[in-house]
Amino acid sequence: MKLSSKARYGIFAVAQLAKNYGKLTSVSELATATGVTEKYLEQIIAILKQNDIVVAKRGSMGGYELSKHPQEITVGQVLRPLENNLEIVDCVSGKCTAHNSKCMAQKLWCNLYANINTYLDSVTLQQLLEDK
Amino acid sequence: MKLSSKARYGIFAVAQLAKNYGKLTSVSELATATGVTEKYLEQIIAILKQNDIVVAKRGSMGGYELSKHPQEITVGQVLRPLENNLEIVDCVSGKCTAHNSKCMAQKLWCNLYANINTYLDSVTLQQLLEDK
DNA sequence: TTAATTCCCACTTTTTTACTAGGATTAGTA
DNA sequence: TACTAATCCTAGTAAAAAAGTGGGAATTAA
Repeated sequence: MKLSSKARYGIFAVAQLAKNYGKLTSVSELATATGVTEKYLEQIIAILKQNDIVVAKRGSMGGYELSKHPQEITVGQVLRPLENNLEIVDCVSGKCTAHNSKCMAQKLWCNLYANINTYLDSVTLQQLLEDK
Repeated sequence: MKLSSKARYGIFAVAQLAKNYGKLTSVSELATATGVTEKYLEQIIAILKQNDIVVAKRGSMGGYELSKHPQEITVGQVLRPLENNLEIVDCVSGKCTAHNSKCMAQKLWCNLYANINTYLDSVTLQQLLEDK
């Protein structure tokens, strides 16, 4: 049940991008701001880009930017692509419908899953900055 | 954020013990009921014993039993010892007070942690059986 | 053309998880 | 007392996942 470093660093990164919203931020800037290596951050932010959380501008003077206003992006949206869709057990995929005997605590895991997602989707990046 | 098999199997085991509440159940019975090997279950249940979730009777005709009525044991109580206190990040230990700059999403993780624990402590083993 | 940047992908190392194994100890029963 | 069924204790191993490194191609502003 521990969050991966990918997920934690990912939150650091988007928090920084939220601060800089409106400007492009390069990976090297993110790296110095967060203390994570550039190479590792690159991989993390690539995932965020694939999932339309951030947009990139290539080439010199390029960088990354949030695809939407920090108020319109939730922590859950950021974490899911970085953390295997936040699935806590294998059998709870998406719909929470499967119901076999091997998976007897099904309902428990489904509810927990829903709980976690609901909370994480209730927090926007904007709030993350303000709450600090 | 995935639950370990130890935690999952632990829940299987206590669910079985809850069904059998009042009688002793041996590890070999638990093993056949849950499909987990005896040796692995032994280790899991040893942790539960250390944490006073179950009590053991040694020797022939021995076995395990829940230390309390299934209504008085929560899923959270079972999971915490099996899942590193359910801590989702290292810096959120117990009280949720530390607040340094490296850990900027502190409050987020604390709230998530509290959320998870509150839910899991709201479900008793009794309910787990009934909900099935 | 150069420098700063994203992009792509393969690889390695470290850590954790999951499980196996052997045998000591305890207690009921014949 | 001997046997047997059980818990208890601890070390080891194999597999999987996480975490991080590294090299270099493609893109773009100046």
